[in-house]
Amino acid sequence: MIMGNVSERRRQPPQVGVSVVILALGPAARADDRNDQTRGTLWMPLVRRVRQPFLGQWALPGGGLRADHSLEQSAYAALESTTSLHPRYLEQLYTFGDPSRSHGGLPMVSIVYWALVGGMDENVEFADGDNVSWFPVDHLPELAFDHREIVDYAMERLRGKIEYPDIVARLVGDRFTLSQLHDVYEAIAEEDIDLANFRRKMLASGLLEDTGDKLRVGRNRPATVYRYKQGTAQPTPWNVAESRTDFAASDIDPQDDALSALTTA
Amino acid sequence: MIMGNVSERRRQPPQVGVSVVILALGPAARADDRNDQTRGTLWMPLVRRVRQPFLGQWALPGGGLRADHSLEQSAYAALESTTSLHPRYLEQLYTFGDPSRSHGGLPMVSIVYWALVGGMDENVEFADGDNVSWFPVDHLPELAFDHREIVDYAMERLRGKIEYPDIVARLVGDRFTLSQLHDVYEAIAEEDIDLANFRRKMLASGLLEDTGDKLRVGRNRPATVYRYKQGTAQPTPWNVAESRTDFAASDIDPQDDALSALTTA
DNA sequence: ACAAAAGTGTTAGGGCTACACCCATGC
DNA sequence: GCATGGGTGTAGCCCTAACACTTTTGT
Repeated sequence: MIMGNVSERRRQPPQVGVSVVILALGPAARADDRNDQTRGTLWMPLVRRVRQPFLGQWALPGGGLRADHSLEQSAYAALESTTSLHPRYLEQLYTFGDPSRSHGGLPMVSIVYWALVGGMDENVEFADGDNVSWFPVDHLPELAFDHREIVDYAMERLRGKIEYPDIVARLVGDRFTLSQLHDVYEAIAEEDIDLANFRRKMLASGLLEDTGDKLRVGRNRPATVYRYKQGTAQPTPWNVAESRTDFAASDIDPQDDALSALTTA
Repeated sequence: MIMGNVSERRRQPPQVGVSVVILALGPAARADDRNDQTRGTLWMPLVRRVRQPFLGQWALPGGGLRADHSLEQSAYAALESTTSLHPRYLEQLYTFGDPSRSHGGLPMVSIVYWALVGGMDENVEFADGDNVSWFPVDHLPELAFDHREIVDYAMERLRGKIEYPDIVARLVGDRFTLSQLHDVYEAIAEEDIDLANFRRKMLASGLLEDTGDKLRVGRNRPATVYRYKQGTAQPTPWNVAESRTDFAASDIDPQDDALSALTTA
């Protein structure tokens, strides 16, 4: 721990950390929410702070940055420490470093990542752990530091990226009906999307593949189950982090990538 | 959030720095380029390294990060140290932090910014300073570290953002003809754009304003001079994230903008 | 038969592209 | 007049929104 008075602290090189905004598609908001729509919503896990400042408040999962780890690896480690789910997508979001955000603590630079994990259709429990709890993104508690702004920014980015099909592919399961996919889009966009047109657009994109299976949800007509075609994920500059074909970590050393080994599980 | 094990050497926190990719619209590439097109190109300044590693090679302008400065302020300082031009746009690009990129030096995290400065139509000289020189982006020398990939990434992002009109507004001068604006778009996109359609699209966007003036370039029909309407610059997600504290806010509000006051010189 | 969700057809409009065409100016 | 760049018109294409419609299932 670095000690010293305030002016000494200000001259210190800033501490560097990684935080992660983790998103998963889940059921519609809780029962105590009088909103009766059936549309699914996005959920995210938060951790309760166990020290000052902001002791007891909820915050984004995060951790320190080890000099011998890539940024992605550090982000992955932070993710793993809060949830057992494996990320389908991991991308650098933004780096925050204003002096004001440390609120009297040490000056801090946070490299924020953005992760998508599998959701409800795999009946994975959103297990609330020791100091971890899941919240619907539209009903978050008060957050520590400037984490609220960070979350808002992450959601903006997600909506901006909805057009990239591989992003959505990470939120849904491997196999899904068009209605389910449609629900995901609506959950992200937070607006109604014509199902008929959506269906055509998706099928016309040539990215989907009929699995041959059918899925009957209620007592209604069964829906055909699709999957994304292999190799669909185009390496946009963004999914760099995952695709490994891109420059972020890639060009430098695609070989020793612990992440990809872990995520293929 | 920071929990490094200080005793272990490899776990020491990395050094944090800021680098800047500075772009300006300039004349077509040099005479020794047998490419005879008249289309303007983008230029950027590089600094020659005066210490190891990569001593003598060209590198992106950069500097350390002071704990009492915002990231933008640090980027701005790095920019100022290499060129007297003032940025019309400054945006965070990406943060690089892989252990391998230091090439034997200290572990280094670089927060890279992206700056656009005014160009040729203001007959600003691309003054080559002591250890500073301007290069066309498509004819860069060998760069130190992984800076080449950083530049490539910056160019990708620029092309991806060409649709945001305020980005282009920062590259052209305050006043311009549609042909000049068209040239900028072609320089960025590196492909031909139908001038007739471009004109209509621009005018239809409602972002341009007729200044009433005309400009005659050769002996031809004079072209009407436009400017971007005030308040056109929509807060992209990026400078939103920034706008809370720092001078980047001035980027958004052209009114009390110290920068624009300086650039009109 | 009926309800509910899956899935199809159809039409109108907007935007974009390609390219033909007119306008103003200096020589 | 004629060359040159400024500026306009227009027809076709494709994509999309809107919404009516048919199909398949369980009850």
